[in-house]
Amino acid sequence: MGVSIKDIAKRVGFSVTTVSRALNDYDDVNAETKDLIRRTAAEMGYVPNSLAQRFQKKKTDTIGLILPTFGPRFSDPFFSEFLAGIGNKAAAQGFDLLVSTRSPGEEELIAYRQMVQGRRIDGLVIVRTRKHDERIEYLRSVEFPFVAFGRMEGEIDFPFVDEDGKSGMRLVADHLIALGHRRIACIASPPELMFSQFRLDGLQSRLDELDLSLDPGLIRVGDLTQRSGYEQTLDLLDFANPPSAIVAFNDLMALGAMSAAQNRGLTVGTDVSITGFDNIPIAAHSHPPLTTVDQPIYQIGSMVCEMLAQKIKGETLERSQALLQPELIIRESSGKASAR
Amino acid sequence: MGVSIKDIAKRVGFSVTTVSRALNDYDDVNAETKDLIRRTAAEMGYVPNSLAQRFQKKKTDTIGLILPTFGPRFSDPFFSEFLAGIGNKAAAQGFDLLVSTRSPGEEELIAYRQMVQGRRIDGLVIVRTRKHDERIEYLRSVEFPFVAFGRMEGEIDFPFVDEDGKSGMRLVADHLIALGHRRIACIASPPELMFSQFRLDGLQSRLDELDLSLDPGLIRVGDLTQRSGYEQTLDLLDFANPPSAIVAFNDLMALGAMSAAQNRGLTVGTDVSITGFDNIPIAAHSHPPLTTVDQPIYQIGSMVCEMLAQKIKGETLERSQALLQPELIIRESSGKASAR
DNA sequence: GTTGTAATCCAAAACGTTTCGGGTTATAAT
DNA sequence: ATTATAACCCGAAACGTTTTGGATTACAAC
Repeated sequence: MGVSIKDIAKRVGFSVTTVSRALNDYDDVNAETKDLIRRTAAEMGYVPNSLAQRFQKKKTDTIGLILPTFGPRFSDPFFSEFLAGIGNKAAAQGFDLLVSTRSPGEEELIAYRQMVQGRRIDGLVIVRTRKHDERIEYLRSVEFPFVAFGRMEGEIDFPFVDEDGKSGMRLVADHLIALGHRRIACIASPPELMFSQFRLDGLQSRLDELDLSLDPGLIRVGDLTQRSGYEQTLDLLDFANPPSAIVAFNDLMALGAMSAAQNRGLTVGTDVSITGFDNIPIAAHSHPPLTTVDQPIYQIGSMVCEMLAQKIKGETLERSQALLQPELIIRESSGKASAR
Repeated sequence: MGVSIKDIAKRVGFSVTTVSRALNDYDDVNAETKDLIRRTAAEMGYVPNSLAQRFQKKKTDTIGLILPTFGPRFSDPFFSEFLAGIGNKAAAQGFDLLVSTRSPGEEELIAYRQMVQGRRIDGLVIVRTRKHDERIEYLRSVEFPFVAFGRMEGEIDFPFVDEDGKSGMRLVADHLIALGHRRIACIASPPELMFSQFRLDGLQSRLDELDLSLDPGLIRVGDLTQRSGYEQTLDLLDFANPPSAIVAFNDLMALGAMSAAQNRGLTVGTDVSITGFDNIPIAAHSHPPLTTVDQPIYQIGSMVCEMLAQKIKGETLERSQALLQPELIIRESSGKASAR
């Protein structure tokens, strides 16, 4: 059915070798011949069979991405933006993007193994590094190229892009303190995620420095969904002595927190201040607009993909570990502490 | 590096043919031999080279999905949930998922062609059918298997899953009218999208039936983002005689509309009613919770993928066109019309 | 002793491409 | 007239798997 190189060879009267070399722009082919072959190929509607090419070259020109999902109703704007960043860069670099969705655990590692050992991809993107990250252990053990969004602590050395969550949270702490807040709660993210550590550390260290240590009772843990932000906030507001500010570890939870506060009749930004982290597009158009730490997710996806492409091509990375400095976006969800 | 079938053959002293047939569970291989071969394969850590397999079988066991993105900051919870639905089902059926992101237009069709003609995939998922849909025309012209999320009008026949947007909007209309609303505005979606047509038709037809025809000046068009919902709503509220209810064609725009109304000092649900469409998870936890039409996006993704898998395997679809009936989720963003 | 049949096995081809290791011819240099 | 060089071309192998079309053996039935 499809036109093959052999068909072209027959038509133009040259060998398949020459046709192949012409199409791949080798310089040991006469210019006229090259022209003829290319024209003929175009005429005949030739498209290389990538299956055959990949098999021959032992390269898939494909990178993999396995999104960690919690539960079936997975709906995180964070990931769709990250995906777009990777996807567009991958396309620009001539790579396909193979995507899988798995919840962390046994199954997840199987998916990694399938992709890697089945030689389906040339490299992998890892998102949301974890404290004890089997994925990274595995990939390192088989020496498979990968780049992570997120760091790990300690000596383990691998290429990554990350944002400095500690600094980010210190900015948040400073901001809230400057507004007069003293009783500050936080809705943290699951502690096994590396970024949770950094963000918590940032918040705590800054408060400690100012002798305002974080009340352990005011540290809640959510699962990064809006729902959990909502529920944790209701809990926090039920305290006899509720916090005047709530620091959520991502925007989705912050949005949930705002709804909860509003449903309790509070005005966000005056009665209670709420901050997020990520600066997803929705944050700018919430009511009130959300004070948050910007994380250039699209750009990070793009960087990760570019680094991975370089690794795959065997180029040495000029900079294999990028730590971006965060920026605090002050909007209206945070305001002066009220004397309630 | 990798263990091949040839290595196993050498080790066990059988031919590659027999090894291949043993591993593929053919019944013309002695049970003991089969056992031996399989044990040896496992011992040696054999994993079939999928590149070679695919090349040989002329099948990729991969389905493609090209997400239409508008602009780089693409962040739509709708798509991440749809992706999860497809991804999980694909994995269950043994298919890989190849994802690309392109904005509609010239480039987009090139991406389709690359996937199809480069034989990178066995089938395609199409999202958000359009009035004049080149993608579908192309795929039909080359007889490539695909299943769409969304219908088209007229005689064109292809497999799809869709929700009955017309009925959905009629439910919304009924609901608002029952609440006493007479001056109803809408923030529609781009008219080239098929679902825009159905939804607008539903709204208009129901209002017409009740002699409450939709004022053309109250029909705005957004681009499905929160931002556009926000902006269109500000415009609408500036009218001398503003609407008492605003029907947004998706949840994201509805959320933007709520922010706009709130920033104008209005209470959503009493001063002005706002409805959405999709029922993305965020909608349940917004403030106030959003009245919307439920669309089981995850399940639709799953169905689409399953149908496509059947098509690829050459099975005949028992039902190749599914039109789901919508359900109205009444929450607090809609309430009695006030006499402002 | 022939024939039939079932149970095992295998050599070789095939898939479409790239690449290796040349070969041939024409022209320039000696 | 020989040799060197450059320009152009090609046959055949290779990649790892599946499949085609038998081959061989053992045993039962006649």
